[in-house]
Amino acid sequence: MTATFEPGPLPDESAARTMRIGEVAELTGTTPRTIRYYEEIGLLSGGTERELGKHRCYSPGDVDRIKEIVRLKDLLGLSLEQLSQLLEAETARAGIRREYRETDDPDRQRTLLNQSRGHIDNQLALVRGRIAELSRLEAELSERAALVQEKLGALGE
Amino acid sequence: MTATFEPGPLPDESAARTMRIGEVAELTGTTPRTIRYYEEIGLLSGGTERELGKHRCYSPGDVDRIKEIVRLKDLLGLSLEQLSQLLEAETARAGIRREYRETDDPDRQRTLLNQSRGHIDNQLALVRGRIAELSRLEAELSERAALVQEKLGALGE
DNA sequence: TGCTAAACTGACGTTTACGTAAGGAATAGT
DNA sequence: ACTATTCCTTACGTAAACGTCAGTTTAGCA
Repeated sequence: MTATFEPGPLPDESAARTMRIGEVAELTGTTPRTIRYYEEIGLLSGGTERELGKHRCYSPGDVDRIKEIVRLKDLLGLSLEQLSQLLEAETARAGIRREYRETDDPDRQRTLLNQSRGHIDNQLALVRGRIAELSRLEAELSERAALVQEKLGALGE
Repeated sequence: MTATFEPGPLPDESAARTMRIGEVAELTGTTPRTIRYYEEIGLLSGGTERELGKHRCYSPGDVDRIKEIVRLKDLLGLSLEQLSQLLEAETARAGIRREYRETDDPDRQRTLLNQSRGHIDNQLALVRGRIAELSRLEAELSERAALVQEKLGALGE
């Protein structure tokens, strides 16, 4: 199972070693069922087009995407529907990157990059908002801890 | 908001105006059903002892507790079971506070205060851990944003 | 005391996010 | 070509966290 990167003619990141669902599940800490489910509800593109009944195959990029999904889900506690909203962003990214590489039109490139930035900014806003809320909570807890500590000091003299 | 340790019999805070479930639900942004459910699974004490069939009644402190539950649930994305673990802490606090006010034994007081601090520290650890994870995520997103921005700069110039 | 709004207790329904089992193909190794 | 995995689809099952009746009962008030 050597993951030898063949020195292909293209320095293309998409020289994707192709994996099957079981491997992807392990790499992402999920299960095949979960991955199929995510595809079912439109969170995953279903990989490349695939004739019904044939095995799904995934790229390392897909693995990253799934990892990101799990991470955002866990950290932000979003529902998968909210996530697919937010990741309409990421969903577009694969396509955007491909098109970005394949176009020479600077205007088009600019447009694509701006989209990308917008998506990232969305995520950033969410994450920062959450951090802010948690920081407020932390401050309150700290204060309470300090109060208790103070009383302990007064007691213990 | 937090009914802090007030050793003295202050008139207002201990004058626990008693509310019924509907009012509490509105104040906490929940529903009566939710409150009953929380009681059902042991997250809420069920208020004071109550003869079956009679109306539940709540104190402002109960309102605070429910608010805290909702907040922790939303911010940390914990299950109610995990919450009741964590809030075994808070659950104890009411009793602890009462006993704290009613005892004169400094040793006992110290013990109670230490318990309180332990509970708060538990919550703090959780919150801080979550903040750390989110901060890592924020850093990664920022970096990505910067990369895109850089490319935009190279293009636009 | 009588009335009405709000609460009470079951008990079944619902959504989300998968788990699990069944029966049949596809793919890799020999 | 044969075989053992791994995967496929379909479909029903499940746990958590409530929502939603339905049929009573309680509590505040006129």
